[in-house]
Amino acid sequence: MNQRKPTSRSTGRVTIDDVARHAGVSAITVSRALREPERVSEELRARIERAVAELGYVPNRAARTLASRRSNTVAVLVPSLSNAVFVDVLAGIHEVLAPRGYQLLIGNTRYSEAEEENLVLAYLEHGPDGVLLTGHQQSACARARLAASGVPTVHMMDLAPGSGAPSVGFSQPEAGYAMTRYLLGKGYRRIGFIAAQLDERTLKRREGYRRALAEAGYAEPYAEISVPTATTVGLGTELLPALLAQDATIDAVFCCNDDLALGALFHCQRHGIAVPKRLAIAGFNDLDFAAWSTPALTTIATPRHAIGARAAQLLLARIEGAALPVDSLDLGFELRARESA
Amino acid sequence: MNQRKPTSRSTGRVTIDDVARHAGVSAITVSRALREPERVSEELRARIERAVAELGYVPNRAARTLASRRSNTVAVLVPSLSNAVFVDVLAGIHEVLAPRGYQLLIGNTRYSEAEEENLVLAYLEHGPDGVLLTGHQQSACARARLAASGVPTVHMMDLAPGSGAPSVGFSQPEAGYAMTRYLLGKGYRRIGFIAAQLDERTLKRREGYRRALAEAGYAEPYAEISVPTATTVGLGTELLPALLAQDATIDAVFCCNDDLALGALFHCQRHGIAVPKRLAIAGFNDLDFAAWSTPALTTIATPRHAIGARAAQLLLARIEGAALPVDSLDLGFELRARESA
DNA sequence: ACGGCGAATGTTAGCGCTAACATAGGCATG
DNA sequence: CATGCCTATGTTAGCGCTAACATTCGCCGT
Repeated sequence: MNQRKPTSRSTGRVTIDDVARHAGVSAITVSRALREPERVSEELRARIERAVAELGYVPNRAARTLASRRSNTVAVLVPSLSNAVFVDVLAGIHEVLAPRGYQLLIGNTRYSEAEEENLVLAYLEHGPDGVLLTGHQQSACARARLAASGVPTVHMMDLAPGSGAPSVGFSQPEAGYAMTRYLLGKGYRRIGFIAAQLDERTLKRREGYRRALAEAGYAEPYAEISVPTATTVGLGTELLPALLAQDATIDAVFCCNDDLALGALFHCQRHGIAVPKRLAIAGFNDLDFAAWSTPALTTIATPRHAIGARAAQLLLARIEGAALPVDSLDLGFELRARESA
Repeated sequence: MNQRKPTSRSTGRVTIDDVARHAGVSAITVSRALREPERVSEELRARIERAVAELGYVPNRAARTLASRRSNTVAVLVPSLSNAVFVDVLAGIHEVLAPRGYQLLIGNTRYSEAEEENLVLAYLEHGPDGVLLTGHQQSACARARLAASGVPTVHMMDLAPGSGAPSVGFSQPEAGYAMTRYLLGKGYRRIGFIAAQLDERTLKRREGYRRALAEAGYAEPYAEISVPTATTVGLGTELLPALLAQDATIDAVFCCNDDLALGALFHCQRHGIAVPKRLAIAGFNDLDFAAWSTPALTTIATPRHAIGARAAQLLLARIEGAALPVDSLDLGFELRARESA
């Protein structure tokens, strides 16, 4: 007889015991057949697989996680999904982690430290094997919890050498600096700056912009507009005229991202402002459309996909307990000189 | 003495028993203080909260799920995150489900039935309380598993009245039809169609386009280009010239989405094709940039956010066991007549 | 023929939490 | 003042699975 246990479980769901009984083996053999098939004889494996199929058995992840003390899960926190940048980062992460059997817990912090904290607390309940964070501005509480949990963590996008926090990204200030230097080198004399969202990355880019201008001998105030609202193309169409109203002499504008730049470009097209002749426009990120707009957008290409992939690899190494020397992995950026500047 | 159990658990992690011992109460009281604070006296609650804070206790979700047979989780499957449409849908879902304490399991099927099937299998292991799917083209296996699991399911984006599958969305063919009719009404005589990705929604829009042309007395072949590759702005800049090469007489082009339309617009700008004078361009979705391009894009506004929100509400109702009459919720669409057509 | 060894399978004992029932004590009721 | 009831808390028994430690059996060398 196949009956090993008196009856099936009270719950309606098919459990591993049901499968075991059906196949005439013990539960642990089913468990092994599912997770490490090579450890079970061919004959039993076939019988078990048939039983699984016949009963429509679906393993219970909660039970598995609880018993094995391993969730096979990695939590990823990004500030936005509307921003293509982070979607690319996620794709890179997925590419590395999915084949290794990790499931992603994707959390959208909406650029809010408080939401991020909530997500950290919530995801820590899953006992993730690792956590991937965007940037370095976590709340003290989130930081403390993460540290206390002992879960390996890697930060993405920005660098923070010497902080002890392993990170993969590129230098945001350097990128802002590089673009401003490029514009100066091109002969533009009055370079404006448009920023939205004002997250840490944007602020760092602005820092680079300011440093470049200061080094070039320009005195403050610079022609800047920074608003904390979310970035959209529409906002770009508003911010550029606002900047021009504030200072009609600017001959170039550095937008903290491509969406704003596209909005600015649309504004120019509509109002007959020649780009780059009368006004040069520079963006940031090199999104899909940047290469195709008319004129094509001069921008900074950021290694988003690679950041995700390398961060995931680093995390994997930490999960597997590697002793890790390197703490900040700089993936650099590339200035794409195109038509708009 | 506070010692109720001989020792703490073998694992390093702080458990509910540790908290209970620390606070001098039983584990179930801690459990209640955490989940239904009003059921615990103020004094104990305070003591327990202090213990939780002092020990840095983080509940174990796997154990909770296993014991309560409730995951408080909803799985959402979308075909893409690069497509702003689905990101908006997700936002709508989040808005409804987050306040109700549900955690989202976001899965990206990458427009692949096979990947979708994998995700369904994987997410079913979590014992989700509900599942939100995009479209109606699930694999037979995925469909069977979902049905067998008994988990409430709601489909988003398309309608499928009479299919028995509850869905929230709008009629894709009608939308394609409406835009084509509009263009015909505007006096355009030779209307082309550009499509990429060729997922079910795109194909249905094309269906509507064809029906409108057929009704208007046009005979096939129509001026169509459909490619299965992923939609990008760059692709739009390629497909439009390809279409024009195929048939130079077209005076309007209906792009199956706004990204393609933007690419088409960029192509026209670059090559001095007057829009809409020489060539009208219509898009689909009314993404952020559509209202701001120059000329502004005529397109179909789709209720993405509302679809997510309403689908989540419907799912909630089903999770709570409501007997549900309505099976297809049509949220409609709106044609935004702007400058490009 | 025998001990020993490795491969295949099984038994036991939880993982950390909560449902369900049990209990203790306070309070109003007639 | 006994009764019943309600509130606050506790006890017990799993949820479904797997780690760790048996056990069994065949096969090897000597």
